[in-house]
Amino acid sequence: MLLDLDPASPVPIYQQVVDGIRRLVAVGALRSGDQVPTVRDLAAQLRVNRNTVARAIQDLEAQGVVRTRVGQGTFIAAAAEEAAGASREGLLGEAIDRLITEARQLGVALQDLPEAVRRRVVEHSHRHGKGKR
Amino acid sequence: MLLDLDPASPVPIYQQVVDGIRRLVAVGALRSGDQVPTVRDLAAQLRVNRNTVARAIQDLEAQGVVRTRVGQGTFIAAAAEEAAGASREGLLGEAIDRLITEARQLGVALQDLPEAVRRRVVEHSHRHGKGKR
Amino acid sequence: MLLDLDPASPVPIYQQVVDGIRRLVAVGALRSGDQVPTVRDLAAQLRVNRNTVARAIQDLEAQGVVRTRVGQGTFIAAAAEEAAGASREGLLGEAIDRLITEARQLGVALQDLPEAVRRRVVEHSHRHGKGKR
Amino acid sequence: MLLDLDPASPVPIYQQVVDGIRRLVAVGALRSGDQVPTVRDLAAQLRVNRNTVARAIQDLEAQGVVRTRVGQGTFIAAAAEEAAGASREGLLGEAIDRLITEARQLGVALQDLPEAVRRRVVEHSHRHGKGKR
DNA sequence: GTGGTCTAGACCACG
DNA sequence: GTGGTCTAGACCACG
Repeated sequence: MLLDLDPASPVPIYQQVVDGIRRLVAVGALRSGDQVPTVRDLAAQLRVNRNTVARAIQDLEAQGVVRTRVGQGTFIAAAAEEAAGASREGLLGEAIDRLITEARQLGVALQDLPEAVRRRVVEHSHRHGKGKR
Repeated sequence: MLLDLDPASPVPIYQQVVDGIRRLVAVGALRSGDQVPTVRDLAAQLRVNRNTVARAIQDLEAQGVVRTRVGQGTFIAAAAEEAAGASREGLLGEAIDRLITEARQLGVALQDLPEAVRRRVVEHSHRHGKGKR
Repeated sequence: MLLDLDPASPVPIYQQVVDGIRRLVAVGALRSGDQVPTVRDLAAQLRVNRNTVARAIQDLEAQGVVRTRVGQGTFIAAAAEEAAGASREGLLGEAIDRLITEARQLGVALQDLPEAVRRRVVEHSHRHGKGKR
Repeated sequence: MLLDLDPASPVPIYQQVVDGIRRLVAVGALRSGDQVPTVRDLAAQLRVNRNTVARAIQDLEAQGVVRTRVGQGTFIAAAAEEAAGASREGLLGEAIDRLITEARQLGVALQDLPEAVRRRVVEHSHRHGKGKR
């Protein structure tokens, strides 16, 4: 489970865990039927409170991303990708929507957004290495 | 005061007020020296408790965005734009950065982002009205 | 009336006026029997609200520093210096007491205070000009 | 927590709490990583409302003196000493500066200050107990 | 159990 | 009339 958590973030830990697992599903690192570590183990790995992990798993179950079978453990659900929009496109779409909302509130014309993003991406590339990053 | 609050949001109301006023400064709707509506008026307009508004104003003062003179009222500070970190470009840039971070974590190639944003903007336009929105 | 007021100070304006006048008395710039400008005039000179000046004068009267004679105006009281400890020594003593209180709260040994003050005075002299300032 | 509050002071209670904790950091009584008593405990000890203590802690967080993790408690921040502006010398220096300013305004020669302080300290000692106090 | 938010309402300080 | 403080009390989010 490669989840890097940031305790300093305003996003609550359990939410970071939820987001992280959804992302792993979206990216294909976790697939239908894969077993998710037990709450106990996951808590130990991530060095967070068990309640926190339990809450995250609960949320993921409510979203249909995982399925718990009593006595057997927790598994990535059959339709995990579609469920909860956990596809790469779904998550990216949500992120873009957040940007659009902010732009609207700032009174920025939406048709200018793609160009603004393009410029920013270029800046990032220059700052962090080669152009293709 | 065009501040619309979302009581259902996880973002606390006083924080929404803080963000909203900083945004108004960023957009140029509020300028150095302008008086901010009184706490009582704002509270009435927004239909929230006076204390909640007072808290927001105090935060803005601590951040250097406003300057309050007891008995007189609250005014946009001289150096508000900088203090607000708030040029429109700055806030938009931060929002774009959050998108870029998400894209990275999803393993989406950055050069594909502008196009993805363009498509999403078009969808929004169709959903909410005319193409130019 | 050479009173410089600082609207940005946490000390309320009326208190700054009170302090300023007491200081003028202590320094001998105002003496028993001198007339104090009317509230109206003083407010105009200092560019502050009349209520503010009125409150300051009221306080000074309560402290025995000034004496208002109806229909004639306000005057520095006969025993203004002694009254309200408005002597130079009195005001300086109060200021020293505030320093002593702070030192106590910081757990600084009081016998070390005079030396600490001496060093700081030297620094100030060097910073602001000749040694005698 | 050795914080004594003065309810009669013009300084608001929450501010007294802020000052008190910063002082404890400055004095070294609280160090990086130390847990600050819980809001509820502090409120009980100081016999003030929980909200009042909460406000103080939030101010300290905004100032970077403490770091609070909801559900876990509040801790002295890593860089607390600097953030507190707070080295013992710093706070004492500011207090001395205030005395110097007052002396200047009263036209007292600065080189006479240390001796004036020495005399006052002696008086205090006699008034409150033994000479060494 | 921890801190955070919000309300209602009282009272105060300042101008 | 303006903002600031404080309390009591309810409810919530997090771990």
